[in-house]
Amino acid sequence: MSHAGRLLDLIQVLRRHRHPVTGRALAAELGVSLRTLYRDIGALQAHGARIDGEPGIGYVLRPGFMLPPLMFSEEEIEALVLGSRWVADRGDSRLGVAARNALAKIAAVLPADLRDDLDASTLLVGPGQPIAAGDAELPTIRQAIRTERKLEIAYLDRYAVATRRVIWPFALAFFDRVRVVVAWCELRQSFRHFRTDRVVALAALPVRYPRRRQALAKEWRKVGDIPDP
Amino acid sequence: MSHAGRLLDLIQVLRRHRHPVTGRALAAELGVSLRTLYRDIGALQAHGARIDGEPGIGYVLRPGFMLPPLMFSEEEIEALVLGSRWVADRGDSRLGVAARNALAKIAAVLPADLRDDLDASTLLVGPGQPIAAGDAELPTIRQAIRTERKLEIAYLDRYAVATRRVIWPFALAFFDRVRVVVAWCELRQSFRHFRTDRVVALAALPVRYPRRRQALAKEWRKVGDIPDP
DNA sequence: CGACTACTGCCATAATTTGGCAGTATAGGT
DNA sequence: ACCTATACTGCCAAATTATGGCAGTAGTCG
Repeated sequence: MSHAGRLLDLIQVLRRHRHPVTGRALAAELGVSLRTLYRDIGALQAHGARIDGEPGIGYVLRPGFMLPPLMFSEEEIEALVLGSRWVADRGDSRLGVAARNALAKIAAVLPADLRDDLDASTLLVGPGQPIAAGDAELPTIRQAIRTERKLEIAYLDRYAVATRRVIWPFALAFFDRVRVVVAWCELRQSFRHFRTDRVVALAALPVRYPRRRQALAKEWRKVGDIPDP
Repeated sequence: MSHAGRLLDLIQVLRRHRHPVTGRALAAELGVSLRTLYRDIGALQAHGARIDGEPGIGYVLRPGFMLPPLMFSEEEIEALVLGSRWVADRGDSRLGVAARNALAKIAAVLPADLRDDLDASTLLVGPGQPIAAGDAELPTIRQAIRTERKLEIAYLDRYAVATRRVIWPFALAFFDRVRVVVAWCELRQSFRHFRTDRVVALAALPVRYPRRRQALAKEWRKVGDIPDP
């Protein structure tokens, strides 16, 4: 059995077993070594498969691995398509790909007649002003937000004055022309907004910031207007 | 990209393209040679994937093939949420409700941890300029587009000159401040764009227009720039 | 504590994949 | 009838890569 198809087989094997299966059993069933099995499990997880592995127990395919059939009204489909088109047009490119992928996955579980509505949707997003750069950093920033990690950035303010600071990013806002990171700034000890196209360098620190993202967001909404950095 | 995951990627790429894709395009997207792509397609087919390949045309994934992983990634969920937020903010109110409902339905089938991502998503849509009115007519217009019905409208052009005409609406564009119906105008016998806030009255006629919506849209894209009504 | 199991790093070896080329077949357009 | 675009196959040398074994860590269960 070649490596290629083995992953697909592994999924099927996991599906068959409702109860935890040990890695050793899986390895035997697939005819590979235990070491290789661990690698395969890792590969699947990296591709979005939701597999639980517990020491002393074994592996189980978590429920929710597959999308059940979904039903939407025509209007809801149009809303999803329009939203995804906007993201594809105005978000950064990674997010745009994600939007298209999400739509494709939804299409895969839609009844045939609704699937046609997806293509047929004639709601268009008007052409936007070109978006200021900063595309490369955005995935890193989003990742930092998701994992509540500190970011160290080199930043140019509106007068082109350079500063270097550590921030706690917790939100990302998409305006018509610019994108802005909302974060707590350790340098200024307050909430600040950073235009991503003025971030000239950034590094994700392996340090989690000490407060919950949601708490920061909530407090930020209360504070109101924020001075520029 | 290693061979292993590439097959899973290939499935997702195929899912994304609903129309035939050439092998060359797929190979480019995956970053492998054409020769290798043919081998990969073969490997997938050997594992039960139903992929149609026609000489001179390209490949299409036949629907009904639910090979995993078919679950949203965090990024895809963020994209869906961001898109829906934009629709809720900039679309008309009916569409906004539809966007929220669609999201709720998606949330209902998500495993618990992913559902949290949905609520916690911290991608924000910047506040937009207030959108010119015309909210009340939009659902009617969308309905007419979906069912390919003629519309009779009373319209004010940019010099406030009133006209009354019958149009064949087939698309709706959302710009930053205005919304525009794209239609064939029986009065002018050509494609026109109508700002919805300048439509002062409209009535859906019980008559289907004689051409397919998709055909109109295709031709319209070819024509290029359209004069205002 | 001990048994069992998930997981990771390292490394030499072996296997597999890869890409290029040359050639065939089929569909659609002119 | 011809041309282009595409799907598809065989072959082969080169090299990427997967593999398995071992050693070690960490978590769960009893």
